[in-house]
Amino acid sequence: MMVSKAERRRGEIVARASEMGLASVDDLAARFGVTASTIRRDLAQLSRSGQLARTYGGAIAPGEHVETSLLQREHESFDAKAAIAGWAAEQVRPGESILLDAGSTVALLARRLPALEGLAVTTASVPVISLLRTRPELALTCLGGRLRDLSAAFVGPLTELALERLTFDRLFLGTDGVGADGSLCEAEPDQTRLKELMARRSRRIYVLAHSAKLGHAPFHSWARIDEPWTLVTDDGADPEFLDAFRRTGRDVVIRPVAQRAEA
Amino acid sequence: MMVSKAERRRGEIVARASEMGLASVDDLAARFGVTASTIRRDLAQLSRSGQLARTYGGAIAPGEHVETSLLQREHESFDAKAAIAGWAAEQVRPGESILLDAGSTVALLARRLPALEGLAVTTASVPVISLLRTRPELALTCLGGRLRDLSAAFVGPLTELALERLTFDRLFLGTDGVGADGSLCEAEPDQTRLKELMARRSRRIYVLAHSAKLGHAPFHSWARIDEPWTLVTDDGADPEFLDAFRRTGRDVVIRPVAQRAEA
DNA sequence: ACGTTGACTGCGCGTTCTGCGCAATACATT
DNA sequence: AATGTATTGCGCAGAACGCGCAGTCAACGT
Repeated sequence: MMVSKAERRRGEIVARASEMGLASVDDLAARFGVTASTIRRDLAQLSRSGQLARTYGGAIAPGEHVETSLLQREHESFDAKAAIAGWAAEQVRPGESILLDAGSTVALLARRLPALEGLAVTTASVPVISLLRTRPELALTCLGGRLRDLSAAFVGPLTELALERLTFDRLFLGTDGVGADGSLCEAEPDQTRLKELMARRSRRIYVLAHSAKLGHAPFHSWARIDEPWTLVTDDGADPEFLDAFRRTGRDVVIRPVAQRAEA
Repeated sequence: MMVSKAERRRGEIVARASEMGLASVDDLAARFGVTASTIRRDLAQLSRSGQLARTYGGAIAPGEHVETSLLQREHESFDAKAAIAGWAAEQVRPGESILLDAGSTVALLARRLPALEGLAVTTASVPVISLLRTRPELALTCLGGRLRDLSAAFVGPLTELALERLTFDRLFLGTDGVGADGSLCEAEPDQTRLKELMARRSRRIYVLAHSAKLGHAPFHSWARIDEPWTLVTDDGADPEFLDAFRRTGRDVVIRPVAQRAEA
């Protein structure tokens, strides 16, 4: 397996940038004996693959969550998600034990989680762990499991095994789609199974889903949660959907979106 | 104490940038109803105070301090650790299932792990998870547990619960100190218990400890591993210690340190 | 009440950096 | 040796940048 000169250079650029935190285009150009154009092309490629973040005149090592959020284009409906996450964060009380599912909206909730006395947080989401690991005031627990890289969360028998040893005051679920009948759409059966199990172990259940997810079914696995749960969404929600959904007897919380995002 | 409009805006910029990872100048300008110049000035100030990192056309959240401190720890005796980790990485074969402990040397091994067919990696270390989560060719499993923030790894009953459901071809342990009698020094009993359990679930066991750790006892909890294991260290190891250690019947692998260690 | 002061903002300027197309070159394969 | 692909250097138009200047706003002291 041959590595081209360019690949080796890119590797060294990454190493250099992560080591000293910053690398300038001109420095790198001089160091490797190539023109700035070549370095810029390298930086563009490395930035596309998330290994580096581009700056004006150079590059820096990205923060942990930058890679994911930058790469996955999860800025979509950011305002709606932030509004929903904000409301969810307000529900948590000191001393509680809460369970955080995977997903970008729930990750936002994790970030906005207030510093409460004796709060215990459990999750199977890697981004949530990265986000909360530096918060000394809360007790962080990870359900283990096999990594499902698409959702950056752990699933499988090990996850369920851990879950069966715990219960929670509040559960915050993410989802890929909500049906008008109150079912949750997921990419794989593993996830639906896990969500149902999580629900059984929790006293209060919230599903965080911005309005674009309501009535949306991108996949074909469905979780049915018979325990009462509250849908938290934004004010862009379709009234017809909400009518139908409310007839299932479940609560709905609607948060106004702060600003208009798109032009 | 009145906060000026500008200060509030800068605060929101920081919140926005850290939450979505990235914020563009034009977006921010439109959102706050000011010109790009003003946003640029804000960004310049926030970047000067270290709250933000400037990019071309916007700003991103800065790299985590935790990351740097971890890197600094990795820089101590870096060459020795790298040599040890390099040898350890060569031991792994395709199709194997390996278990990685916490610690900076083992994290280095994770970084250097070759791309092998069908490799399964299990760990309870957060840095290792962060390092390996983007490697699609390997199956990553996390033992859950309660986060022990000092070592950035999971410990406790949940960890042991998961461990009891798994076995491994190779186990790579880190440690805070190695006794001449072959015991391992750790900060807390939780960790010694976990290491002993890991050892019982693994066919081949390696302890990665650079020479400064040999005969060193910074704490007062000791793990006793009766299964045969191999000590991997560097050529700065004290001959007397090695003689005594070898008399316990255990193997030793000594790696030459590539470069002069410290100036 | 009024003028002063300081902070903040918008605008225009020249400069720097960037992205892209094109042609030349280096490298690997046949 | 020939061929095809990847990589590179260069030039140019456009975007983003920092900076200085002038106008605006609010707070403060006299």
